[in-house]
Amino acid sequence: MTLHPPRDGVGGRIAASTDAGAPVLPVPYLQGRVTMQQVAAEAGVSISTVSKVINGRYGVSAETVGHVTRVIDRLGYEASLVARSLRNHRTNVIGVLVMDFEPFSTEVLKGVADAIHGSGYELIAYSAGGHVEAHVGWERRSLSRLMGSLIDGAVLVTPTVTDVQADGRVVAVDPHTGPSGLPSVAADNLQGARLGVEHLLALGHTRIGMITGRSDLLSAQQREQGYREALAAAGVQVDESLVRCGDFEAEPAREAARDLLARSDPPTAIFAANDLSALETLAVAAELGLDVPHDLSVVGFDNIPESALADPPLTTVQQPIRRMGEEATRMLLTLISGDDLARPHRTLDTSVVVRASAVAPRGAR
Amino acid sequence: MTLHPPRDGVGGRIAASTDAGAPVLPVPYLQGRVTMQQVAAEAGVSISTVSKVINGRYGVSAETVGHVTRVIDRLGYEASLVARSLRNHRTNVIGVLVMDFEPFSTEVLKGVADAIHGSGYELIAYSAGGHVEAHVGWERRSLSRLMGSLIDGAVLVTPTVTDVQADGRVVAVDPHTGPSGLPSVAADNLQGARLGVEHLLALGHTRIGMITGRSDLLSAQQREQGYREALAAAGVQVDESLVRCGDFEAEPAREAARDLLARSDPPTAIFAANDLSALETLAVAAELGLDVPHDLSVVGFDNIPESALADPPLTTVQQPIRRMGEEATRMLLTLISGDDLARPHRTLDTSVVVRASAVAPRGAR
DNA sequence: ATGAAAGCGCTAACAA
DNA sequence: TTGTTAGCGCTTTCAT
Repeated sequence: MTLHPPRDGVGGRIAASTDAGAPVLPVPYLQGRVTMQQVAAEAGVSISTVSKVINGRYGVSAETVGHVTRVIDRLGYEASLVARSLRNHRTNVIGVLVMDFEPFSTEVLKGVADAIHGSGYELIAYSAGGHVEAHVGWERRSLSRLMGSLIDGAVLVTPTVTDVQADGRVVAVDPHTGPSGLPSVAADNLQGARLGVEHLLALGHTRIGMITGRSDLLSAQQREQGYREALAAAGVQVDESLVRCGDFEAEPAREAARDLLARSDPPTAIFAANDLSALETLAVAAELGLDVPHDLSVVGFDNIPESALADPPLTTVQQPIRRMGEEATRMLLTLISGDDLARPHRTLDTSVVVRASAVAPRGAR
Repeated sequence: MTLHPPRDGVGGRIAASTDAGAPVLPVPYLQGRVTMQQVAAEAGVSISTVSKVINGRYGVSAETVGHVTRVIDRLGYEASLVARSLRNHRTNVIGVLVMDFEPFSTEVLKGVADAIHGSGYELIAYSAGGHVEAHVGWERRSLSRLMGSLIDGAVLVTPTVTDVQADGRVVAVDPHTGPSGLPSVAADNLQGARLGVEHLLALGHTRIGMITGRSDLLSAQQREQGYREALAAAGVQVDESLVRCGDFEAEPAREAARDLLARSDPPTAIFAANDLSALETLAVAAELGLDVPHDLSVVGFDNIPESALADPPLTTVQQPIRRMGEEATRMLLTLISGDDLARPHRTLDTSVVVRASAVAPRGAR
């Protein structure tokens, strides 16, 4: 492995005068790493002249511009983003900082990309690698590493910490601890949960259990509250023994489901705080010989792709993830342009995606 | 909202000798952009000492290490990725270069993320913005901008140009013009298309139309060839009027679909060169009042997440996109470690995912 | 119209 | 053990 392949006489050929008798050989492509230095040498001008040409600054003769431009094209030169960002404060690059590239964050990423089209910005998505050590505080760490040099602003996806204060050019999507200092975009978890439970109520269910999420996360709290509010609004008393914590994770969710379904008087429907829990509930029901949806109705939350593939396909509450990315980006661009945000905290509507896992309870008309 | 929880007088306590009467105030947090310079000043040592501490170099007293470390923590300092990469040639960051963040590339991204977990690398995904001007040659441009400084190696997603020669630390995923100079990973498009069409033939269809992809791309050519081969193998004559170009894009695909379905003798099934075209076909069919799958069967290619959510869920040929990203990353890591690739061009198998958009044609037994 | 030189934040010789 | 210094590739005064 050669670190730097022989740059065969590029330096030699510039000799002539301008580029008179120069390029006979294909092109001194080199190892994909042409610097401004090399362009300058090849063109027989100074580095600063090349820089001026590239940035369209005044004070360069048309002739020189043409010549340098040709050399640039021939060499396939492109300014190093890194070197440039070290000098300039403006980079025209937006960053999307994620803990890891999984379904939720990549969906947000698509929304960001949508919103950025035509804005002239480039997009960089960064993940510290998803390794354990980086877990806590990844958002602050990533921000420190990139902000102010590589990127002009950042969209933070599902940050746990929102008290970072990075110059005001940061927007959080679905912050885990709820809107605080940072401008943020989130789905309306409260409304979503109400919608999900109302769907069940409308179907005729009254004994509706819930598998809740991680109690330290705002989204989980709101989803539980939505459940309670929907029941209350329908005049149904919440049976606390029907509320079990699933922590947004597979194993705890399975146990919660088992708890609920092994009772002598199981609920006729279960509302799960996320699709993952709902999917586990489906599995537990199957193990118990229960027929979903006829013996048990299940409604989830999130609408992850897997939900559509479940057996039966899961009825769930959909978050407009992609639109959340778009909206956050719009807010970010506003911030970057120096304007203030009219509404620093946006909440987007959710909706129920009706599939096959919830129907009227046995015996209902 | 506290910016940075008061770490009770740490600054005060170091005072003793080094930075005597200095920080009494909370902390000179500034605007989220702490530099090594500031850490050095705050700690009362030189910049290089701070650098040594951060990089664990020898020649710093345990006491100084402790002190500097504490200051770093207090200020929340994190080395700028940019400044560091300008100096070092090694950055421990892998780049995924894409034309745009759409379903295919984000799926590859997930695979890359999977493969990178635990490798100690960080991941940056970069898109020049998907704007038109950047269209041609985006891969070379992106490579020039990032390679050699920001990233140690790159995974190029669906590049059109593959004659880039960037030091050999580049792997292409699904190169549009087929395997050439660059190591590459691709799905077996020919086999996949045959599988998809054979599925339709097995269902009893014989009037099978096709919406083809961008004719300049190898994948599109192969998918069309697979379609033709499958029909030929089944003894079905290809009706050229049933083959329409959809360019792998929404609008052209819609038109192709309309063309095909508005005929007096429409095909009973359509094989689309990618899911996007298939999804558009579904939409057009719906507009035309056609019942998919009963009036028309549709089979796509790619199996992007959206396909499962379509109405009806799309039967499609699955490319192991995520695994392609994983494989490419494995190859890239091998290259970066200085080893040679045993097989520089990998082809991964495809398979048919049977969902609901294709059934036997009307009148078939 | 052009070039020399300083410096962005950092690391790595080299001095002290 | 510590600090000084020279760049990495680029942009930008400020001479020339």
